[in-house]
This record gives sequence, C-alpha cells and structure tokens, in this order.
Amino acid sequence: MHRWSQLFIPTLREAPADAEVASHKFLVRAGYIRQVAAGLYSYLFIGQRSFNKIVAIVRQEMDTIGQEFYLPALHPRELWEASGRWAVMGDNLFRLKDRKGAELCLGMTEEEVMTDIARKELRSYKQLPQIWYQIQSKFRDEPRPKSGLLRVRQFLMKDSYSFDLDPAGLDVSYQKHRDVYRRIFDRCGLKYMIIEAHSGAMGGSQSEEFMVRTPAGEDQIVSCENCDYAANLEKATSKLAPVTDLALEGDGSPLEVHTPGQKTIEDVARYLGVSPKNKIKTLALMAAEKDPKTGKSRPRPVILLMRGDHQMNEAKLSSAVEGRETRPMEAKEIEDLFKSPAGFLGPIGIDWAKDMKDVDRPVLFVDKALEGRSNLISGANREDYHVKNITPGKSFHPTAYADLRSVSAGEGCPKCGSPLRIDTAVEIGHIFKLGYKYSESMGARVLDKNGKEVTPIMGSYGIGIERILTAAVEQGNDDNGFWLPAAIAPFEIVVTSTNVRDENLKNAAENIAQRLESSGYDVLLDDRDERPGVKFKDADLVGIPYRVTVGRKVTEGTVEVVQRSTREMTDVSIAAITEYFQGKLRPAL
RNA sequence: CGGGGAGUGGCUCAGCCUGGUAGAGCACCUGGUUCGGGACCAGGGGGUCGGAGGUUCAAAUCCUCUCUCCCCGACCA
Repeated sequence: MHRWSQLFIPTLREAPADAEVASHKFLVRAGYIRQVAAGLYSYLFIGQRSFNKIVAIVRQEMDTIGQEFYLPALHPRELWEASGRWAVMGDNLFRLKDRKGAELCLGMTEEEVMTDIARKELRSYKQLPQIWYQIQSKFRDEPRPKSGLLRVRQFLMKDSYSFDLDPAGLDVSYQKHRDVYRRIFDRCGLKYMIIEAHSGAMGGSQSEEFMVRTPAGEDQIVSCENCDYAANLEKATSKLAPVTDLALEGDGSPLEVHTPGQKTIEDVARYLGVSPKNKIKTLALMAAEKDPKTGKSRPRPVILLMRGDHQMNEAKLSSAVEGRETRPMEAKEIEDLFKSPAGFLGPIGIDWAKDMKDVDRPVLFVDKALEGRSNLISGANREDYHVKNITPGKSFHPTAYADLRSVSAGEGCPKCGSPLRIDTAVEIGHIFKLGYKYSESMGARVLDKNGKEVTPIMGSYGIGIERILTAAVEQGNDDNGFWLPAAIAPFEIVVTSTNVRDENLKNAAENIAQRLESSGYDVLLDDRDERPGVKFKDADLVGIPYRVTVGRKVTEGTVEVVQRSTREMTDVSIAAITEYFQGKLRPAL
C-alpha cells in the first residue's frame, strides 16, 4: 500500500519560472521530474512509475514481434566510422576519449551496434528475418534543449531494427511495426495520427511518423479535413488552384520592362499590376560540392525558382540537392553569377547545368508549380529591370524540376482536393525503411538459397518514451493540473481521506484503499494530516485519473468518486466500490 | 552559432535606474486554534545577492570578463 505521507512527491504551488509549455510546468509541479541541467532531468518517484508503465506496455507489445537486447550506450569510434556517421553527425554526437586516448561516443541510436552484431552473426537467409529491439538511454548534444522533456539531451528510446532478405520482407517487418505501434499508442491512451515523413538525407524509402497534435510540438503536419491524407510539412504536397497565365506581349520574346527600385515580389507585382502568382521568385544558394579531382569541398551555385507567392521548404531543398549543405549566396557571389544585384535576378541568359553531374555549371531547380506555366515575369539580371514573356523550358532550360515549396493551409489535398490544415505536433514514434545503408557500409552479408552473397535490407523504428508522457500531459490538462490515461498514470486511483484525525474516516479510507488494492488496482492513499483543500489540490495536480474522497458521507455508507478529466462526481456505496471501478478501469472485453 | 531575457533563502519575486546594515509571499521548524478546495495567530531557522576582477570610504546596485538557465532563430534519420 502506497501511503502519501510516507512518499516523496514534492508538489509545487507555482511552476518554475523557466517552464513554458504545459507539460513542463505540470511535470515539475507534480513532482514527476526535476531539472539537473539544460536538457537533463531526474525522474522522481511518481515520474519513474509512469515511465515504468509506459515501458512495460512498449515491451509487452514489442515482444510480440521482436526480441529485446540491451546494448551499450558507449560506442567505439570505429563503428561510427564504418557507417560514416562519425563524420556526418557533427556536434550532435557526444564524443569522448577513454584513458588510453581511444575515442568513443554516446549512442544517439544503435544502427551501428545492431548492424555490427548482424554482420558478425548472421550467415544464412534461414536466419532471416530478425527484429531486434532495445530500450536504452540515448544521447544527443542538442543545440537547444527545450520545453521540458520534449527536447532533451538524454532520453529513453525504444529502438528496433529489422533485417530481411529482400524488400518484400522489409515490407512485412515494417507493417508489423506499424501495427504494434498502433497498439502501443492506443494502449497509452493517446490521440495520434500517422503521417508520411521526410526520409531525410540518410536515404531510405518509406517513412512514417506517429504524431500527437499539440501547440507545444515542434513539427508541422499537414492533414486533410476530409480524407486520411496526412504528411509532415517537409514532405506534404498539395493541389494548387489553377492560375491564369498572362497574355504574350510584343513578339513573344523576352521583354524587358523598367522597374526602378522595385525589388520584392510584392513591389514588382503591384508596380506591373499583376499577381505574385505570375511572378518568378529567384533564390540564390551555394551548395557544398566535392571537387571530383581534389576531393575538397567547394561551393557550387544552386538557383531555385519558385512561384512568387510560394515559400521554399528546407527539407525538400535538401532532398533536391541530395543532402549537400546549402547556404544563401553572398552579394558578391550573386554579382559574379548574375551580373546583377539581388532583387532583379532571373534565369535567363545563364548556361545552366544539364544535371547534377555537370559540376562546372550552376544548377537551376524549378519548382513543379512552375512547370507548364507560361509568360511569367522574372528579374532581368539587370538593375531596375524585370522581364516578361518567360516560359520555363522555352525561355530557359532548368537542370531539373523539383518539389521545393511548402504547402500552405487551405490548399487542396493531393488525394481528394479538400482543404488542407496545418498543425503543430509532437513526434512520438517513427518507422523507417532504412534500406541497405548500414548493412552495405558495414558489410553485413548472408547467403541466399542459391548460395549467393546478399546484403540484408534493414528497417529502423523508434519510440520516444518521454514524449509519450509529455504528449499525454499536453493532451489532458487544465488550470489545476493534468490527468493521464489510466494505463500510464503513476496510480490509477487516489483515495483521499478528508481528515485523518477522525478515526472513522481514517479507517474507512484505509479499508477502501486496501480493498481496491487487493482487487488489483494501483492505489495511492492520501493519508497526510493536511487540510482537505490541500489534498484535493494535490490530487488534481498529479495526473491520477480517479479520486475517491472518503469524507462526511461515510456515515451514510458512501464515498465520492471523481473522474479527474471530466470532474464528474459520483456517490458510490462503499460496499460496491471495487465493482464500480471494474466497470471504469477494467471494462469487460 | 545569431538575437532577446533572466540569475537575490527551497519556490515565485521585489530591491538595482539614483551605491549607505538584504526584503515580501509561499514553503520549512515550534506552540496554539482550525479542518470539504492550497487556513489563522504567535515565535523561529535559513541568503558568500551565479562566479572572478575592478571603481569607491562603502557594491545586490556602477564597470569589465566569465558561467549557467530560458525564449526566438539556425540546427534536429
């Protein structure tokens, strides 16, 4: 029996000054967590209890498809060199040296260690498929930890890895994870959505994220109000309303117009009396390109053309340039390429690269929204001049058309055309078809039926344990505190006796708590010698879904049951208390 | 890394501009009253004012450097 009077549950009347989001404020106030340093938290008794419940659910469900390992958090440099990530991860990877000077890092994920086991141990197709998982602390030297447990430097993650003989096998492993994740998040009582995700520069094909909508989130997700389309903003596309092109002017060749001092899209559009939708936006960037001879990095111009009213999306740009680092061009670089100051840039008069391998010429990517358009207006590459009658493919030849723009709310769903909405959300899980990246680079091989060496294909799948708790708190809170789904709450019921000095009440509360506990419920008995108000406030704060108030009605043989989320209050006879919760917390299946 | 803000008892904050014996509320300890929504009275303990250096007869307060934390951005399989 857990007695509040004996426990360490340091509740706070006020939120710490540096807490901003609800989950951060409440988890600290409720005594779940305490901050140690930026992005590092201690989990106290009731916090840890809640984490344990989440972990138990994750473990139980994962065991239905995979095998649990426990791998070290400390990894040798060699493994990360082998995968190439020692160089790629940059400052986000915690690095250190041991006494002998050997370099190590703290794992952000465990592809390397898992693949290392696979390459040493897996020999035959008969051993496939495999799904291995673990639940371990992960470390990331975040440039900016924030929002309490939402973005931290050390966190608990369930990560699993699948090894299959072929892509069809990977599809199966991926689908298994998708199903199990749904069960996990359903059991955790979260309202979530599954969205298409950006695969990132790390390669891989299909990728989906499990997202919980909340203003505290960091991701932007696009979803259809009508059908099931949902995608990360980094990936989302939309149907655009048709735009009426301008009429051809003059003899149809590019026609310069004087636009003194008109630099922004809006200025030019207004000055010429056209919509920004008929204007081309020219973005000038430099990408880091490896010189094929010297192997050294050198900047290469990458120019983007967008519809005047559209915004460029960084993730899509990253895909277009195949992961190369990019930065805005400096004024001098712009002058060198365009022979014109910024504000009047355009695609004409420049010899663009035919493809990415054509490294000596500048790259021109044109957003797909401009494909098929005609008689647009762009800068003339001459100060104070713009140019009309610009038609992509005719007036200039792009290196490639690419999806570069960010979707805006209200645009049409790519599936059904209904309006799209954009929300912020927290990512709680991610499933990802990795492909051959790690098995290839680290040299995992098995023999297939024909005795031929083949590289297993991998998937990786993560769940952020802290984020489940955080999302749950964000999803259920009010001015007084929060409530957790019973499955992940530190306790299911708090039994509050209004006055422990009254022997009758004290004994009744003790008795009820005892009975509930022996019926299998997780019960916290608030037996503190505090005024009722204090105990009610604390009960409201700490996230327990039900409160049983043992008070003045005891003489009539009843107690009050309060459901925290709805504040709904029910008088229940003491004799029938366990049955009451049978219906609430253990509904018949 | 760029921009902004903040470091004063355990917590929330005032005091700083205009230098002169460190404050309030909450929390904590003792005694008493109280007991269904964060009680009241009386008494009490607790602070090198983030750190270092400087100016000054005198620094929480002014100056310089530095550390830490928060927010926005950049960053983020």
